[in-house]
Amino acid sequence: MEVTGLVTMRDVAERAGVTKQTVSNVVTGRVRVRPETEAKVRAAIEALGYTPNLVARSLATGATRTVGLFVPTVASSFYSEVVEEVENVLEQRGYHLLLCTTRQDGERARRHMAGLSSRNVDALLIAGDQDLADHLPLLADARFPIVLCAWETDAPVTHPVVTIDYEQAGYLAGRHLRELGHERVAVLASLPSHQDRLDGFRKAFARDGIAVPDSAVHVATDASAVGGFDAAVRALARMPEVTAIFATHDILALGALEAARAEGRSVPGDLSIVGHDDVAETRHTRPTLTTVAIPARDMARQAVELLLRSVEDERPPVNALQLLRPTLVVRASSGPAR
Amino acid sequence: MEVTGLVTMRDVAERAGVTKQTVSNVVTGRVRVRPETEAKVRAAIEALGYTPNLVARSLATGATRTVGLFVPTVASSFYSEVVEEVENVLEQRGYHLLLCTTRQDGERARRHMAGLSSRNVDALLIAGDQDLADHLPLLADARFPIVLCAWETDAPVTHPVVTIDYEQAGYLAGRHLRELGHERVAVLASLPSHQDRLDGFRKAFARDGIAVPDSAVHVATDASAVGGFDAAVRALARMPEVTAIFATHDILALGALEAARAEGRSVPGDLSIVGHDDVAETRHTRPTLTTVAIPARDMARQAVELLLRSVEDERPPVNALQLLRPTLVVRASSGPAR
DNA sequence: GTGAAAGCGCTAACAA
DNA sequence: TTGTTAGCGCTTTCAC
Repeated sequence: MEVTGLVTMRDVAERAGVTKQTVSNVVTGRVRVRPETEAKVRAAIEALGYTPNLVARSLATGATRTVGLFVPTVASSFYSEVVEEVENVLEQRGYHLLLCTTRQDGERARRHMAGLSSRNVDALLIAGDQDLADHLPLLADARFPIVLCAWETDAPVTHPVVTIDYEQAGYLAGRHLRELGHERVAVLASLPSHQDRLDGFRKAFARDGIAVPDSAVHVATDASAVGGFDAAVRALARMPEVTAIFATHDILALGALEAARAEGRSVPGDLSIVGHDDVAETRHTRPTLTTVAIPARDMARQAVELLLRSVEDERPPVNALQLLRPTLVVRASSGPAR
Repeated sequence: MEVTGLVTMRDVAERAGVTKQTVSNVVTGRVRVRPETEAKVRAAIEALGYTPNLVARSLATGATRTVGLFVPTVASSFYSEVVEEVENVLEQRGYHLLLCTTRQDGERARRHMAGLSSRNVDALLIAGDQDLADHLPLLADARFPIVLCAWETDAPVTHPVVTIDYEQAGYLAGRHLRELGHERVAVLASLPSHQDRLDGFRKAFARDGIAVPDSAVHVATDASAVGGFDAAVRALARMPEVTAIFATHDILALGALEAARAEGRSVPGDLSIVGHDDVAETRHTRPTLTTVAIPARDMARQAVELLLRSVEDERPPVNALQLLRPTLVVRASSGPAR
């Protein structure tokens, strides 16, 4: 049992007294080999510690068994779940993951894209529309299948998209508050990215003939707890009679919770607060946060599997829009309207 | 400007009326080429939309410009920062990132390791000792440089290690509590992984002749807020006179905060709580959490740069242990002992 | 079932 | 400076 390394198929062939080709047949298992020949070859492989060189194989076959994944960031519970789930599926099916984070930098995204196609990835999964939307045309005639996921705004029709029904998410939040009897509500939103969530929320109120006017929608200048705090303070100042707040992201809701405390409003007694995303923090706030959970892992799994099916069938993926359904998680921050 | 794809160096050479080699010289820029020849070649490249095939280049050169990264998970603020920082440096230096999450699964880690060496990565960075420690001997004679980081227990001497001075982290927490006059303290710990943090904590007390007995150390059965809650309840029951708690991880501290509330102890009035890691949640708790911040990004950057230097100099990395210094972040959960 | 030859697209060494 | 030859390690095609 020698050290791994420079041992090549040729070495194995010589030692086993056969041809490179026969070794290849044994290794890939694509062609039937006589048992005794196979035994000899396997013995030689074992003895020399042979490992196939995947780079050479890729050059010969044109396939790299590598999938590229674009995400805006990995430091968010949503995208980190996406990455993990993608990697789960890939690992299980024998593929490797080439990770590219785009970091709100379109130029960086473009560079990465060029790199990936030179590197002959077998497939590409693009999660998140933030940074890559503009560069999508570059991929118009890529030689490998591409699937988009976690696409929130204007899903392009050029590629299959597996994403969340964000409008439904907003609708669930709105319906929940309506069922609790809330009429005067405010929304803290990151716009334009969360427009669909807002639309869905409004739809739930519109069904009962209640409008959520633009004056009740407060844009968070900053997608952080501070941004949520500021927006909530503005909202409460503008409409003191508000009984509920929907934040289009949990982080904003965290800020809203702080704002309620600062303004001396009890939650949910005076004010109900509903978030979106179900990030880990929602379980540690006081009170715990009612929110809309989005099936990030399911979405990721659907997307990779679509992609790999396409790779293995050697035909483009079915070009469809697939919307995963979010669910409402009722915790302690929402209650009946006063 | 034709579509990207099957255009090869040969095509460019023919169109430019030169040899493949000349095209190669232009593309790589390693050899001087006469300006007018270069212009012709560049024109042909542009016209045909040629992109070099990196797989072929790798086979010829033996280098893939790809670095493998092992992390236990990506869904933690610590490791997601590591991943992002590693990717930052790699992107900037023209390398790609092959990400492997080990997920507490030694067998999975082993499979990944085999895959990576077949794939001829140029270097390997292993972050986190949880799953891979046992398999390290497999890498004893890898053909590429390896650096370990975020290694908490028993850093092996076989490879360079860039990690955090965890003992110092515990020491900082302990010294802080001592300076506030605390004498009777409890520790909530994930053991054995956080042994160093505990040792450092004890050292700070030992300096003043105060022992932190084993009976004051409560192992969290579960590395979660619930685990921290349970451990804190046990700690307070066992030693009601305790005035401070050190949790070896912020998540445990979150649970301790809940426990204090449940037991009717005010923080920091009756009880000071200090965490470790400075995760995002610490800024949203009530009160905000005093904790020890870990320079995850600095650590990651040091580690990759060490690795890439080794790749580029074509010699093994300097085998040293590098300990990054944590810092204390004083917030609202710690105060003078009663 | 196994062997021989050719080629994947590129770079490295040398020659011109 | 540029062209020629060889070869990276593997798979594919086609004889045998």
